Amino acid sequence: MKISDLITSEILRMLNESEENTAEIQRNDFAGLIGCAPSQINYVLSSRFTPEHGYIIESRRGGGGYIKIKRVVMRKGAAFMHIINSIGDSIDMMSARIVIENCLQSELISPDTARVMYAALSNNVMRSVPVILQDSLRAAILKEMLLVQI
Amino acid sequence: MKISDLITSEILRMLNESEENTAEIQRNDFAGLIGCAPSQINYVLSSRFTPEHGYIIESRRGGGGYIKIKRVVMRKGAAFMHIINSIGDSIDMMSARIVIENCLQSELISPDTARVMYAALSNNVMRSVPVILQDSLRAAILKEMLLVQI
DNA sequence: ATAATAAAGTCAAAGAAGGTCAAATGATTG
DNA sequence: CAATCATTTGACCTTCTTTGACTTTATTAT
Repeated sequence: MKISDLITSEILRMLNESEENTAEIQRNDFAGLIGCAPSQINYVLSSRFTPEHGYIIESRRGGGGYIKIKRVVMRKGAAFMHIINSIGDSIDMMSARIVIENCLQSELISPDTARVMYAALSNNVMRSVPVILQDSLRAAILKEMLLVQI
Repeated sequence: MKISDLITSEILRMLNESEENTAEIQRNDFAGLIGCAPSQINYVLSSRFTPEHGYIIESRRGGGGYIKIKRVVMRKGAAFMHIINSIGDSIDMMSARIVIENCLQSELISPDTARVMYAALSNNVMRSVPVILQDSLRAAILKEMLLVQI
C-alpha cells in the first residue's frame, strides 16, 4: 500500500515496455494518475533512480515540460569500475546497501555473493572496531569484494 | 507464561502456514496484538531467529515498514557450525586461509564465495584498522561470512 | 518585450515505521 | 544464596515517506 512503490513499479513498467530503456512522464499528470503530491515523484526519482542505481534523469520545466528516466546499461568491467570509484574512502551502511542491491538487480553479482557481502559488512563486524573507523573500513571491504567480481 | 514464547510460537505458526517459509509482520501492530513492548519483538528475533537458528531477517523502516522472517533450509549444518565455533574471537591470516581452504575442499563453499572471502580479509582491508584490532576484525568478518553459508 | 501561464525543482516539517541500548526485573544454576 | 543468564520495558535514535509552500524556468499570448 506504499505510494512510493507504486510510482517505482509504474516507472519500471514503462522502462521495460520501452525499446529505448527510457520512460518519459509529465510530472503533474503522472502524480494525478497515481494520486499523490507532485513532489513525491521527485522523491522517488532521487531515492531510487539515481546514477548509483543506474539511471539518468533529464527534465525540462515550463510549458510542455517533461521528465525522462533513462536506464543505462554498461559492460561488466566498466560498470564495476564506475561503482568502485563512486565509493571513495568511506561509505555508510545505507549507501553500501544501495550499491549491493544495485549490483544484484543488474545481475552483476549473484544472490549468494550479495549475502556474503552483507555478512562482511554487518553490524556484528563493525562493532569490532571504533565508530570513527567504521565507514572507512566498510568502504575498504566493499571495494575489495567488488574488485574480485570483475 | 513467557511472552517471548508466545511471540516465538506465533511467528512459527505464521511460518508454517506460509507456502514461502516466510512470515511478514508490522512490528507495532504485532506487538499490540501480543500485548508487549515493540522492542520485545526485536529481542525475540535477535535471540531466536538468527542465522545460526536458520532464519534470515529483513526489514524496512518508515511508512509501510515491515519485518520479514525467512526460514532457510540448513543443508550443511553440523560440520559447519563446528568450523565456525572453532574460530573464536581472534584469528590470524594463516589460520583464516586454512579455514577457507578447508571449506573449499569439502565443498561447503564455492570458489566464487572463497574469492569474496579472501577479498574481505585482504591486507588492503586490514590496513584500515590498527594492528591490535586486526585479528579480532578478521575473526568477526570470517564468522559472519561463514554463518550465511549455512 | 511583458505578463500570464504552465510546467518542474527544492526544502523543510510532520508522520510512520523499525532499531538500539541499558536499566529493571525475573529465572536458573553452581 | 550468589552469580549468572534471560526477559521485559521504555526512552531515545535512525530511516523512510508524504505533503505542501515556495522557487525557478520555459512557453505563450498580449
